[in-house]
Amino acid sequence: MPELPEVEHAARVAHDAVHGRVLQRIDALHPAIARDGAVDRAAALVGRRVVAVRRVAKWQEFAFDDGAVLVVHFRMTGDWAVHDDAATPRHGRLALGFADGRTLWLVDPRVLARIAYHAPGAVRRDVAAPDAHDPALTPAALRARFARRRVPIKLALLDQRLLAGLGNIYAAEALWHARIHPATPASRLSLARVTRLLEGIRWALGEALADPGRQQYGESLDRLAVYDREGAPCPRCGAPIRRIVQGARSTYYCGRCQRA
DNA sequence: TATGGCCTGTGG
DNA sequence: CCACAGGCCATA
Repeated sequence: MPELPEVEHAARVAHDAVHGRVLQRIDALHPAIARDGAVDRAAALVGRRVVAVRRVAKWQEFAFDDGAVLVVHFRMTGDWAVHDDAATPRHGRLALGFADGRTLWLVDPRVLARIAYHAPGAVRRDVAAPDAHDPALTPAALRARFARRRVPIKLALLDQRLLAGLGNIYAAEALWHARIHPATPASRLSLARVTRLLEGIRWALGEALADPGRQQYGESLDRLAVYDREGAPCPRCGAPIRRIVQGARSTYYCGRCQRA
């Protein structure tokens, strides 16, 4: 449940479910989620109260009343399930148990999700790039971030150090909207094209932010212009959508209206 | 800057 | 059986 709009929604779900509650247990249900030791370290959170859950880029940060922070990244298939009984959901990987029997489950079929624990007062130097849809991010600022980047623009859009929030779906959708070929070197985009791209990014994310419940993993991919639509007609010009591979991942685009 | 790896599941 | 999956990281 990976791109920014879905993470935004998930952080709200988590906040509503557990803020103000005291953590009673944190348990890993699969060795992969505990592999790096963060779950063990996070045991220090037991007995602490959750002040708030907020989204930072594609991370979700649980702020506790002693200043400690639990960070969760869903990667590809993570999601939350809120239970008020003892049931363990299918693919439940991490249990955050609270008073009154409420459990916030990290459900993650592929177990690619990661967590991190930051002790109270820990110095953090992980600086998030601006949100892709942040109104303060101007075309000129974005173009400056693309400068000296000779990678294809599609890959630059996925680079969370440049801007935060786009994933494989919305990167393709944004490029389609802006009529930019995905293989164009990022550094070669004119200011006019970056301006169009930023509009495309906000169009792609805006549609999703307005409809936050959708795109649970494996669910509706309809209403998308190009993603997963190889061979289907471009909604704008009718030419067949093409699929190429960039960075070992599929890119979908219209060969007619997205010029090289 | 490219590649493989992480994991499990699904669909062809 | 194989290819592929909404992400990211470690490694050459």
